[in-house]
Amino acid sequence: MTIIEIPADWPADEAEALAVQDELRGRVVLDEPGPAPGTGLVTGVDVAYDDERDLVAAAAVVLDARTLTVVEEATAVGRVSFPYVPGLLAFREVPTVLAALAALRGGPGLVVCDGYGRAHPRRFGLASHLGVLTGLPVIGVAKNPFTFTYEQPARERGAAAPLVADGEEVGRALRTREGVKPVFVSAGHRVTLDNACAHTLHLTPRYRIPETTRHADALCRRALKAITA
DNA sequence: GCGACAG
DNA sequence: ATCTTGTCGC
Repeated sequence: MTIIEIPADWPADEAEALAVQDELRGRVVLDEPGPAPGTGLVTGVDVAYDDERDLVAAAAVVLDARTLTVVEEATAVGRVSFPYVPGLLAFREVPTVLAALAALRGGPGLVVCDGYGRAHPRRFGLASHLGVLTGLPVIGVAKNPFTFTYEQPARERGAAAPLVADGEEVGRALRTREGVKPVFVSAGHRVTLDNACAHTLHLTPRYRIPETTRHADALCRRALKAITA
């Protein structure tokens, strides 16, 4: 397998990355409802790292949104393109994730990624970044609250509490399993927050984490081991 | 100035 | 993210 190279024009430091976010943030579209939850295709994307060898493996797994069965899978391996800096996560994964999505034979439909979209220090997290670059509808489902503080949602599945920034509800702490820690949902691009939450609930009939990310997580780890070994 | 901080 | 055994619980 070929190793994806870091784009020549990729940001070299934090200042350049901030400038890129500042330029791209204006292209985010959040007034489209997005695909109807439970229909069409849903694609999960995730990455695994090998800091020792400076490698990152990305996976894109397409599911039938109605049955949640796997329709197609694709992977890509690249060089780590940026250090981990809270708020600049996208610069670390985007090149390789784009390659994995491009390796898909069919369209991805809605893309679900780890991390945040609109709920971000500068309102431009990974999900929004990926959306603007691909033009696809994207949502972000994170496992941790990042810098946000939130009220505990009611105990039942489906309960939610707002993630607020500057008086705006930028995301939601959504309980996908009764009595279990919530996940943190935000719209990335061309999807509404309400729909992002509805999609998340459709994708979690059994576990806290969406089936899409569970599949993508397992696949990128396998892909990384395959080349490491 | 220090701490916290998606993955 | 990643390093890691056993262990509690359904």
